Amino acid sequence: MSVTIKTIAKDLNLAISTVSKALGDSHEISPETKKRIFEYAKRLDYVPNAYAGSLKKRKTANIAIIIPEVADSFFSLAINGIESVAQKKGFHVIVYLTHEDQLKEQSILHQLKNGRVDGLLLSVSSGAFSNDHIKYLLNAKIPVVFFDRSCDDIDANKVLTNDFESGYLAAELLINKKCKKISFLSLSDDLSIINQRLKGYKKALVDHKISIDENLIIHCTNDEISNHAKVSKLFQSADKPDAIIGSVEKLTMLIYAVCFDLKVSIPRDLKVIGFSSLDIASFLNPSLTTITQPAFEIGKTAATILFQELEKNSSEPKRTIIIPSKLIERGSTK
Amino acid sequence: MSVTIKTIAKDLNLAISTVSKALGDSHEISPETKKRIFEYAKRLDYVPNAYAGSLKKRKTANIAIIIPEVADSFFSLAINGIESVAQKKGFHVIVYLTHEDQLKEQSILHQLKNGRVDGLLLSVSSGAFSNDHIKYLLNAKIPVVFFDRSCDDIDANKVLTNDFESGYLAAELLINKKCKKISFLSLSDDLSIINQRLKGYKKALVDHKISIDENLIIHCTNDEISNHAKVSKLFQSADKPDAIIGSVEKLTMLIYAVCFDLKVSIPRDLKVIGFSSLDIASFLNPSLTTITQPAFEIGKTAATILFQELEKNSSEPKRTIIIPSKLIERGSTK
DNA sequence: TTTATTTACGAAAACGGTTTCGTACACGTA
DNA sequence: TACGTGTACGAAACCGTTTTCGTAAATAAA
Repeated sequence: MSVTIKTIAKDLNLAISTVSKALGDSHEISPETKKRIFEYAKRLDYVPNAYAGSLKKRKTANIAIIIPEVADSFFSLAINGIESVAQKKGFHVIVYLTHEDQLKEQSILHQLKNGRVDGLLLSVSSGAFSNDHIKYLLNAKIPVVFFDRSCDDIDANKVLTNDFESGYLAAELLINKKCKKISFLSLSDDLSIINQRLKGYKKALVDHKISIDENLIIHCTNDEISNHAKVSKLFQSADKPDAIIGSVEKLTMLIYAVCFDLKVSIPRDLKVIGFSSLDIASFLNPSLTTITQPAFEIGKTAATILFQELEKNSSEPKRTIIIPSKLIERGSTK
Repeated sequence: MSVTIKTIAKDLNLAISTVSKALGDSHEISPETKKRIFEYAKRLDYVPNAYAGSLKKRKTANIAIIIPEVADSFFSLAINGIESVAQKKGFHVIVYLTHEDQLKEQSILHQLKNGRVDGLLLSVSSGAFSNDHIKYLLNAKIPVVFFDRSCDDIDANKVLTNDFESGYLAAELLINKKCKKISFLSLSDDLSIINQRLKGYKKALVDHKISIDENLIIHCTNDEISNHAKVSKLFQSADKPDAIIGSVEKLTMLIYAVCFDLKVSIPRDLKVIGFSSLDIASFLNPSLTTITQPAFEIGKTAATILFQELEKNSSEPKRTIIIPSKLIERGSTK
């Protein structure tokens, strides 16, 4: 079969423990013996079994990323950031997609309880369930770092962006463009980032003496067809907005799709701002004004914090790091 | 610490083996004992250690995806397809990014030799190295399924798309639009998919009695800045093309970027076709004519084949499955 | 009634490592 | 000479499972 530490021990007439120690560069083993072992191991191309040691050491060198979806510029860039750190540290990244399904999220987290990974990076899915499954993992002493989408009521490390402020700035830009009826496409009322963005939006309206019209706040779900219907209906209603904010990338693209179908002209009839990290936003028709999240950096920072926690097991106070987004004005709000 | 099979055995006054068998629903254990064990395990919320069993069983329930990058619609959709199958099968997906770096790819594959994963899905990176590191894994009896980017000289399961034909159709469409100087942006000469696409392109030119101008075939690399320079230079040269094919998504977006910078008007001055699975191709300015690969389905199929190989260890003859791409005509070739 | 067979469980080895502990030997020291 | 000390290695326990094998009791077959 495959070459193990036992193969080496037998072939070199040494004890298993000697080989193990030598490969771990222990001082207990003489330089000459070490050399013999290293060279022989190299000759046989010995690679230690990935998980044998993990039993005793309780380390797998695996971390998990749990995200709603991957076909979204924010998350794919965040994965890039995370992976860049993990690769340096020699860690392996297991990716889980929840597809915004809390039950799936629960079941995934449940499986991670017993040693599959050393820690995890979590961007929670939308949906109105409880957070027990997350607290449960924290109880099991598995380090969790939230990124982008977190749970307010859980004390853990978090890497977020300035959602409230971004919502505010987005609305304010539209207000400055003389828009009077600014719609907001929300994904889920239970997601703190969406709520923060929404609160920022509302605050901007209030500050500028524009009354908040709940009919302009559209509560989308994970059902694309029904979202499309809702937005179409809005655009055809008497309450037709003159501007709209997409709180996540998918919804922003939905706006473009509906405008295309209904021949609504952006930005003439409707100004659009989207939360998105799409690098090709400027090639869209029209180019899209975005709140661009620092996706790569959020991922990178979250991973860095996770590794810090993995290295020093002293449980330090939890941190929340905010990395600001940028408002980039383009054609859709001109 | 965490609850193990041993905890249960001790608490219920049973042997460890009895508990293990019961949890595995073995016929050796009486229904009553099983019930006791199941209920107690449930009460303690027992989750088996992920890797303890893997030692003996030589199964980890992990598979690896090795891809050049994730911020590309093809790969992120392929991940979706793979993940959808893996989740059903109860498998966990470790994602590795090579960033088109063969050395990285080699090092990743090397680590996978000893039991970290049960099998892998591979889309090779570009670069002119050897394939020894892949053969090496196959020798170690680790199932490998290539998807999208494969190695011609390795006998393994492959899930590909009709690259040659797609290259042909792309070029032919441009020829039919009366284009005379059709450029082709190649990523790497060592990548079979790119070569196939390029061959299809050349065949179409030959069939339509257009001479092949090697100056119009631009060999890009992984260096974005130098790619940008090369394409800019092409557009400003005397050899300026009237049409161009981007052989991968990133290069297609590069075309848009350069056109924007140089104020080249698409499709008036230059018609563009890109290989891409971007679902927002129709929202680009102008909307992009694409060769759309069935990314999700390729991923899904590749995963399905991998699991088939994992289930029946009989080594059946290797298959190559071709799932055709679609040419979708949009504004950039009008 | 005796002998095979089945049932239901336990003991122990094994998977591939790490780690603790024991010990033989060569030293330096009192 | 007797004693501690350090060096270099081996034996064995252990991590949490699975699996093989052994066996006592119950049941079926002769």
